[in-house]
Amino acid sequence: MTRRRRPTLDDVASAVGVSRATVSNAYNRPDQLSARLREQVLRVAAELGYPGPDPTARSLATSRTGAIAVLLDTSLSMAFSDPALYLTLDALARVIDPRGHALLLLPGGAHGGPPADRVLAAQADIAIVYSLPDGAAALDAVRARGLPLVVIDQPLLPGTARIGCADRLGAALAARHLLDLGHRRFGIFAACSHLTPGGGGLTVAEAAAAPFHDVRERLAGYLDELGSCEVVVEEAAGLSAESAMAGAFALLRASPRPTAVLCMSDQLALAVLAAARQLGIGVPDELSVAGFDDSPPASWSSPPLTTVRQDLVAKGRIAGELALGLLDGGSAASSASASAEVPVSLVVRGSTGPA
Amino acid sequence: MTRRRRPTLDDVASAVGVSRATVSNAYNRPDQLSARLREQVLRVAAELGYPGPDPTARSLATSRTGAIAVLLDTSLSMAFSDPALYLTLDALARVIDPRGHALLLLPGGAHGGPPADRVLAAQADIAIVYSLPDGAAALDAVRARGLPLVVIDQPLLPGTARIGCADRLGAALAARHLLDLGHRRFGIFAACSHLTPGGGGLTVAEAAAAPFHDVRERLAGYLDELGSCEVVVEEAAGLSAESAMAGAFALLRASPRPTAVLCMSDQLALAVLAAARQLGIGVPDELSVAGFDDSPPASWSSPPLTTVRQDLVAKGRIAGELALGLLDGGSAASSASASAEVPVSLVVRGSTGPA
DNA sequence: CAGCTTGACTGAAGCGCTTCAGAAAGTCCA
DNA sequence: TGGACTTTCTGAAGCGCTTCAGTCAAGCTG
Repeated sequence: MTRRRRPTLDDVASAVGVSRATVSNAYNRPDQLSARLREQVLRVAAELGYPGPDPTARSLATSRTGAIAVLLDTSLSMAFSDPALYLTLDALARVIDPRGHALLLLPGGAHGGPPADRVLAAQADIAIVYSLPDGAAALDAVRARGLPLVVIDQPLLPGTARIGCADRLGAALAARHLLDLGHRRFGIFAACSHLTPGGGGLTVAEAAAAPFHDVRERLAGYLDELGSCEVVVEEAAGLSAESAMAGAFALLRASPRPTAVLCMSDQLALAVLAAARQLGIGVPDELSVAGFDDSPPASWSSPPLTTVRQDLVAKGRIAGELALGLLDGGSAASSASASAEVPVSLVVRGSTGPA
Repeated sequence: MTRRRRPTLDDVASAVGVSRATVSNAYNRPDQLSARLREQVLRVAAELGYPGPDPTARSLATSRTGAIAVLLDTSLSMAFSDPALYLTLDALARVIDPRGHALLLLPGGAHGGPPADRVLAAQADIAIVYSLPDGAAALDAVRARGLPLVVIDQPLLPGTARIGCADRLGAALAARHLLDLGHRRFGIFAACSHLTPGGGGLTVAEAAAAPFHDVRERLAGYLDELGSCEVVVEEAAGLSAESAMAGAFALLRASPRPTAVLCMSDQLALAVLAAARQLGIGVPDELSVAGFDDSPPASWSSPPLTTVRQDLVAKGRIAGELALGLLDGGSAASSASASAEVPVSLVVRGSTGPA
């Protein structure tokens, strides 16, 4: 049997014997018709199996899709294995969901961020980008479409809203803490930033040229404090747990070995902890390790991680509010640029100690 | 300055001096016009700042949105803190992405699955549901819309495609393994299934009435094997790590304490491991623990987890292929039901030992 | 009762695009 | 040279809905 064509609003209208506008109003503006008629319309609709206005047609007519595109740097599993991301996104979703928006996920391809054509074809009212490398093609596509944009942890672009955290300050806090404990030989462990496809040791200059805003800022924060200390910078080769482990081993096998490692995320710090355990290096006796984010796993490790806390939930919430603001304000708000930052604080736990 | 109205396909057409259809063909059917004209069209489009066909309008005309709705049982952070989910979803995304589809995330509300109105308003060509409780409102909404449906780890509904795993067999393998090791006093640890809002101990009958297919199946698999052994069933109060810990403690404080705990997921098993460590119970000497899924963290714990392996990547991939099949086959395929299962196997690691 | 207001409903113009049946203009071969 | 194709492009009919300016009748006021 060929399934009969899905009923449309017109079908309901003629079945009830009213105009199409009336049926539309029954769904969207109950105050525009009498309660009695509205009930009748809804009843007939149910009998006909009409599931309500078609979302796509409605979007075309209203020029609102009800979706927020989330542009990710990486594949979903890479992205979501990082608690910092999903906590932020969850908080974001909680803000936009009551307003009828869903999240459309655009995972990244090989070159940082989703391909431009995916962005151009995405049905969304607004884009949210999370730590894409500078100059990602996806950003141009967003601009070309004239989509409002909220950036998280990225440089502020003209005409967009931004939420970040005080990366530099946070990094400086961690560095200062370790300096105060007497450390003078440091390792800095950075996430993969596509600079050195193989990962590995970096000069400070190379690291400072990373295409990721947060990497640059955190690095600057560390270096601001460390002044004349001995510093080696290591970059993970990839985003996987394996790459992190490999980088951690490289860092711990350097000679002379750093007495303290500053990590740009908790994930990396946990990898250093695991590597240290495997190498029989005592933490915090022989090695101090500090993370960044204060994601939940940071407090579960042994020893629990000293880390820079940023309020990820607030970050997601604010991102959501900025997005809704841009949507409501329309072009008015979108021509202004807004930038906000969540505060950071140092959380001292067991992974750091005197040199 | 008020930003000039975004250019449309018509604007490009009249700027070039061709018909609207020609411009459309320039984007969608390059073989329908001469290369020279096509280039000219594209050039003028670029000059005008035309970003290509509007996704919504295109969707209305083609009745394809290019999005796949993923209906989740819970909030994003709950959902994505489970590696089993994001690994599956990532594999799914890798299949559908090359075909131009993105994922639209519909997080769950309080009553299992997203609210019906979100589903009715979602712009998607097909729905994929992941372990929703039976009878979730979202499922009715999917049906009302006539959306094709792929279910993962759920009972097969008429007219849909399904991918699951051999839950029952896998559970039986784990139970048999522990029986063979001489265990006779068992705990079974189930995820929260909204049955007992407070979590806690369950009778076997209560547990068997869980609204989640996988819970029922795994339970049946355990019980099939355990026959006349002593069995206590504990259900976590919620989906958070804290709830899991609380349930684990309850299980380990029972007296007499089970000598072996069968967990319905690795997450739960890891919680039991952590609780055991805190209580000073040696694993595997005093307690054996088995998980389910073989997600990556299972091999990272100490001791590493004995667990039932299912190929999550294959599951996601197959789900994606089923979805694409339904989309291509249209009503033909969607009137048939297809069900597939990924195989399971027992992975014995260090968390289980003789009674 | 004329004049005004209010509530209930409708007509029709879009929203921006795809697509299909042609028309116009070549091209090819006998 | 003429019929049969091809290639290239166009006109117009949708896709299913929202929305705005009305129309019409009923109710109210003085």
